[in-house]
Amino acid sequence: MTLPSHPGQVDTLLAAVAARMAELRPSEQKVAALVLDDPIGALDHNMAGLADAAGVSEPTVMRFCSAIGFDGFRSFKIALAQAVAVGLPIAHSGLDRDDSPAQLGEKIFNHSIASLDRARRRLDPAALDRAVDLLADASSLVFVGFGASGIIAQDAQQKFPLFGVPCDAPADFHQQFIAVSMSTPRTVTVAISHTGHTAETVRIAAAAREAGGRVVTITGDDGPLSSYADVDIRLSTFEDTDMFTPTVSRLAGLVVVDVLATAVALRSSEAHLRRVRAMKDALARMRDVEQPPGEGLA
Amino acid sequence: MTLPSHPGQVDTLLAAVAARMAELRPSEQKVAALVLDDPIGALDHNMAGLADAAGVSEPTVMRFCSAIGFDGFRSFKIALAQAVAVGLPIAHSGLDRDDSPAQLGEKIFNHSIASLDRARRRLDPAALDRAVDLLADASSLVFVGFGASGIIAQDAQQKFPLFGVPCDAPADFHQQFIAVSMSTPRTVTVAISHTGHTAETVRIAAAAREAGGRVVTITGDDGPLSSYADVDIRLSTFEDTDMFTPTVSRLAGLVVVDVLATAVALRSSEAHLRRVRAMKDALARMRDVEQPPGEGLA
DNA sequence: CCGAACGTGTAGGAATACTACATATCCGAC
DNA sequence: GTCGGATATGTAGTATTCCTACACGTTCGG
Repeated sequence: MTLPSHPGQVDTLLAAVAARMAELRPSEQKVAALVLDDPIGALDHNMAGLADAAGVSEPTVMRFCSAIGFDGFRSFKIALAQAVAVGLPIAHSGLDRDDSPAQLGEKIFNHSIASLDRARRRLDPAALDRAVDLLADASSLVFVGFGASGIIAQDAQQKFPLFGVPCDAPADFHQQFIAVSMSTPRTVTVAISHTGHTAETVRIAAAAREAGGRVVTITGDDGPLSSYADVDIRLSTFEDTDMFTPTVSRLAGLVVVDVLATAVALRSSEAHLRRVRAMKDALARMRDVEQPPGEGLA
Repeated sequence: MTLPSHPGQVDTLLAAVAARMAELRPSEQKVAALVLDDPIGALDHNMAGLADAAGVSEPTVMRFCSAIGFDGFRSFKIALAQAVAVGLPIAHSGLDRDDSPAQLGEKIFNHSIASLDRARRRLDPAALDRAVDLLADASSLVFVGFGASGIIAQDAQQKFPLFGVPCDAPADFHQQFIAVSMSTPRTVTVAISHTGHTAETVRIAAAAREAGGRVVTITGDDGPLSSYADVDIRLSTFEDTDMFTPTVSRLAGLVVVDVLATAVALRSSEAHLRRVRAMKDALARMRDVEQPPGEGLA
């Protein structure tokens, strides 16, 4: 992962600022408060303007930048620009009951993007590597998950042609149990649980191991599920701070499945890839109302 | 939508640069090429450095910035910083057969984020408004879609408690037809198709209208589906340039469903929201292996 | 081959970021 | 209570970076 990363940048810039708020000098805190309160507005200011808006002097702004780990105002400003570009997580701008749908859209999109951004930064390349090794060598795959994680499993199953081996995602707990209990050493079960605690998912992973299969887990937090994993892919998204905050973890999960499927596909034979391509073309023709040559029926 | 937007910024900055490439002067093109080739590296340079790297003089860099619509090097640089922060769409950095899984992860995450970013910018607030009005007034909901769009429908159904009314998402075409054919004027069918051409989805939308129900469509492109819509939510993501490029449209679709569900939920009664909250708490306790008080069973 | 228009670099000036230093303020100790 | 030290903050000056006016090619039509 080669994103520009700055010293002291815990995760997002604003989180870093908030975290160091306490150890800042009073005047620097004024600057920090201003930045946290209106990061986008802060972008419009140069050093003098920001100093003025915060009611402090320019060197104080400078010291603020150093304090949170940048080597100058310039680099701080581009980091700030990047932070607001990916979007402010809802933690920084809560949902409000009288937000318009458009405002909600803005906030939720921002939150989703920020969440994916976080997952991207925290993703462990080595785990990804090992997972792909396992999957590419598998003779069959089983994806399991409940709730939002079940959606990810469903999605993975749709990518079956890319994986190139039989690929199942039973929704029913019993059928999941049956499927993983028939595991061979080359059966890989991908168990997905955002919490890492979901009881049923844990039991499925345990059963898969017991039957001699391999297990890849996709989790958001430490939990019992990880202990059954040959490879644990950890997705660090945001906490569900309030009940309205949508479950953004599934987005990162879906992207990880994309990555796994694509990586495995790129390892398969040219012949296989040709068949996939032919299938995709045929599917597009079959699906659409408007056929390229004739008239559509709509 | 209040994102910082700059003149001439077609969509992403790099797209704008590429688009204007032709009308640039030769020396300016050298700068453009450098920026397109290694945007992240370009960020490390100041004006002099970039001029040097491109083998031109500083004013040329300056003129380049003006030519693509910025009022100076500074504002160009923060725009560039933002462009690379959301991630470079795969169009700018194709998938390669010998990319490592980690590299693929980086690229696919970038592509997904860039895609959501694009959807965010292009989203029509008015359409969102009208869709929420319809949904909030509905007595029952039906979500339909096939393939990746089917995943979105499944996901929407999971948000049933937020919508507060019966909420169905049949996977089977016939059952979809049955469901929408029973539409009343307060039944809202949400028909999802990335292409906007999917024959079955179009027929379902038509049947819903015919039965007197309302129809919200979520589409990526112009197509017959939109013509059956009371409200059409248009999601502008990226084309599927090559067969490996994962279908990123579903991500934007999922987020839109989040927005709709959240917006509708925020309009419902306090009593209803209390019940949802209680349900969520109970679900969390039920689901997890490790109960807060006692010992877990894992 | 001449002249004009365009493209490009040179050099100097304005704005902005950064730093050394001095003053004010706060706190503990005597 | 006041004195000393340390810390916090602003003032003023310096260096860097960006921007602009101008002049020198270079190319093309006549």
